[in-house]
Amino acid sequence: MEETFRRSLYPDLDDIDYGIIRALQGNARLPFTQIAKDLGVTEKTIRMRVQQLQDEGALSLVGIVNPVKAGFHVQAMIQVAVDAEKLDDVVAALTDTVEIRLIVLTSGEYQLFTQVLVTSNEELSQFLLKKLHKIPGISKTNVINELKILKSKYNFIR
Amino acid sequence: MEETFRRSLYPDLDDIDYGIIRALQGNARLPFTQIAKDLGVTEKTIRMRVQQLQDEGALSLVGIVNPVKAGFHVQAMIQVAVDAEKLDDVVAALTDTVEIRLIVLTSGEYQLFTQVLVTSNEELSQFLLKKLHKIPGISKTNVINELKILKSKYNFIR
DNA sequence: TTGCACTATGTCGAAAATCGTATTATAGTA
DNA sequence: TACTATAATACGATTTTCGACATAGTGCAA
Repeated sequence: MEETFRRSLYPDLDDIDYGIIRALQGNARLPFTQIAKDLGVTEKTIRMRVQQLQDEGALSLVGIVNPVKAGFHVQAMIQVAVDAEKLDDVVAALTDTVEIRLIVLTSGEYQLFTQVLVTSNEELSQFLLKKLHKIPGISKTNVINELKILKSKYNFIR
Repeated sequence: MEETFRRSLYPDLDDIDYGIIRALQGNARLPFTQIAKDLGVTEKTIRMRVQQLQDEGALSLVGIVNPVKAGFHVQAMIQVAVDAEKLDDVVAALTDTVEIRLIVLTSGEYQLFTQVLVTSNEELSQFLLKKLHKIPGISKTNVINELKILKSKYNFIR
């Protein structure tokens, strides 16, 4: 069975898509009718475009929680060096770990970059000792504490 | 003039707040009427709570763009070591830089952790040579290329 | 070029959600 | 207990969303 693709004719983002992104990146609940008026198309078009953008994974309309306000007082970045043949297993183990909210494959001395959110330094040390260091295949780790976020932009489309 | 504070009686997040966060973190456009029904309160209550949470900086309802789909094919993390007395100036210079979407003060060998988004390796090298390395007060940098995002969770509230 | 198939956009009315005002309830405090 | 300020509710007017259908536009192949 042939899968049907949305936006099969025009796979790239066009001006309307960027208009939608610019409108929604600062306020995910902006009414489609307003965006439509600004861009000179109908609400239906905006509705379909937004659905497509989301289906493609180009746009996510989400609520971002301030970790500190939600009790996650300790945030750290952990670099992980992995034995090459165990990479998939290590990634799988890390992916299943609730404390970890981000895993990136990177260049350099460490193959993996992760970000962890925990409520306290005690919880961080428990995480390191009881979970991270028990995963087979990890040869080295580097913990970088996040002391203060100085700049954070989700709306980077200009 | 005395400033009036929202949520002055109950500054912490309560069950309704967490219910709202859980509902919205995966879909920022979920109707307040639905959340209200689920939590057993009125739509107006949800509306007011969401406004308060946003005003407090506890919750942001935003559109997150996939950088690659928007043409930012190269993403890198750059660690920056800074002369202590120049830290504020360096941070100010980095903050004004459009390529940088995240700056974090960290522990360790490097005081600053940044994330940059550019369209190509050429643009990255131009950024490094023409912008970053021209900022006075930077003693050392470490560029880590992001090869692949393996896990990314914005909805980390359980 | 013309016609075909498919996708995108537009039209529009019903249903749902939002918004603002006024009212009631609740918690903290004197 | 009464007072004050905040929080929640009630509710109708307005706006938005949604879905079914119609129209327009594009790529492709005869």
